[in-house]
Amino acid sequence: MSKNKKISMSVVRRLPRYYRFLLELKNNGIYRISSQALAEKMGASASQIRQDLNCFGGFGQQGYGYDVPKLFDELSGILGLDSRYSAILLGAGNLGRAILNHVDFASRGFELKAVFDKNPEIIDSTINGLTIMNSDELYDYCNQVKIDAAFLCLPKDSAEQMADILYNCGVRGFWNFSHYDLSMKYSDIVAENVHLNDSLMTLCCCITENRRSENAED
Amino acid sequence: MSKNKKISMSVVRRLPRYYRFLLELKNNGIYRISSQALAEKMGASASQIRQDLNCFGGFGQQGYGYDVPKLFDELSGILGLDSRYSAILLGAGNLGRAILNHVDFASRGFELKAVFDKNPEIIDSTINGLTIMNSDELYDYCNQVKIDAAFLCLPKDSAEQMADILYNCGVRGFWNFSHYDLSMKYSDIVAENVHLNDSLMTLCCCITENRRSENAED
DNA sequence: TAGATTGTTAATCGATTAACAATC
DNA sequence: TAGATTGTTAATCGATTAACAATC
Repeated sequence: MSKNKKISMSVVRRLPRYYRFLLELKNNGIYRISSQALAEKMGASASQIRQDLNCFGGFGQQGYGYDVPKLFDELSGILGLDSRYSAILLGAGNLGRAILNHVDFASRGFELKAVFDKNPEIIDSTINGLTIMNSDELYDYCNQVKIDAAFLCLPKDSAEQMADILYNCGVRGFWNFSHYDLSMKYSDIVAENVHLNDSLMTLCCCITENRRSENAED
Repeated sequence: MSKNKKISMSVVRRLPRYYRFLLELKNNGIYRISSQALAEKMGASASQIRQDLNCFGGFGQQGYGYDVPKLFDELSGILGLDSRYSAILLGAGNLGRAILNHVDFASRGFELKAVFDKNPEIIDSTINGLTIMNSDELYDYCNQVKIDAAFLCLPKDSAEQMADILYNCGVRGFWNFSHYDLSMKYSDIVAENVHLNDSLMTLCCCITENRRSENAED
């Protein structure tokens, strides 16, 4: 079904947004859309949309446009959202809890199997139907249950320790909220990094630049 | 001090990482580094590092390298981390609370002035030393206090409503965790988007692609 | 058939890497 | 001075946009 060209990361990063817009169209009962119309809706170029969607094969029809439900399904398949990758979350602090409550794992292709923390005060307590396990049990657990992905919601040093255990147990997918650089040490993994502090710095940088250029105009 | 070329977003996104590595070097008492050595440490190319740092003027010295503390200070200045931009947080749910507890605003150039929510059960309760205010008071508040940035930790629909109020009150900086697309409507703002659900989808996509290419090899 | 719109190729733009003269 | 390493220009690579033939 899908072409065998490898998809560039620039394209991959745009896919979730396409997915969201197509879901909305579908929910609004719109069954057909042209690259031009979608481009206007999304603030992108029609050319880019056609290029992007063509990475996976010709889903459109000349003179007609794209079939929304069909395109949506294809996109789900490409993203792999119908998967049930087994996942564990490490670090049930503020961030971990927020992720746990805020993110819909199942609709993004993941099944959360367990939560680990090293804080004795919260070990054995329940969160979202899962009992928080002791981090010391991580190695044994991962050798029993095949885990596809780990969500690292812990500080840099702990992340480093835990990553080593996880990698040795065969875990190759990481959603990494720490500043520990997984890809520097492990080359055959997939790591998606979310650096909140960096993101806020970027905002600060942009605001600052904005101010400076405004002042320069005066 | 800084050159007046506008810095490309690709460069801006790398700055926080430079900042982190330089801080670490500084804390380890290393006062001098060459682009080559830094490149190895960071997994980048020496050429890129020299290009990036040169956007802001020549901080290095031929035959010597870069002075770490000096470069660190320059970078802080460029990022604007010495600013005290006034900020408010909207939405004190799980995500908002995690941000509140997990992110160090002050060291990223922001001063958190207030927190708003519309849930009567938590209004007037205290969080991190700030009393949660009623969202209905947002307009009045922002007309009294000049706010530089808003952190939107609320669902899409609420984000849309609140953004309108904020924009009308002159707020131009946004750290946006919702799926509401601020930049589509407002063009003279600075918006830094963090889409956790999209990020997880990207991970799912990469894992899926990985599997497929592994299977294809067999 | 004529109009619309894709798939795809070619042209442009921007970002990264390589090379090297300048200079500490 | 000689060696090292930057700042900067040139070459390459990749991503985006434009154009248009194919075709529904």
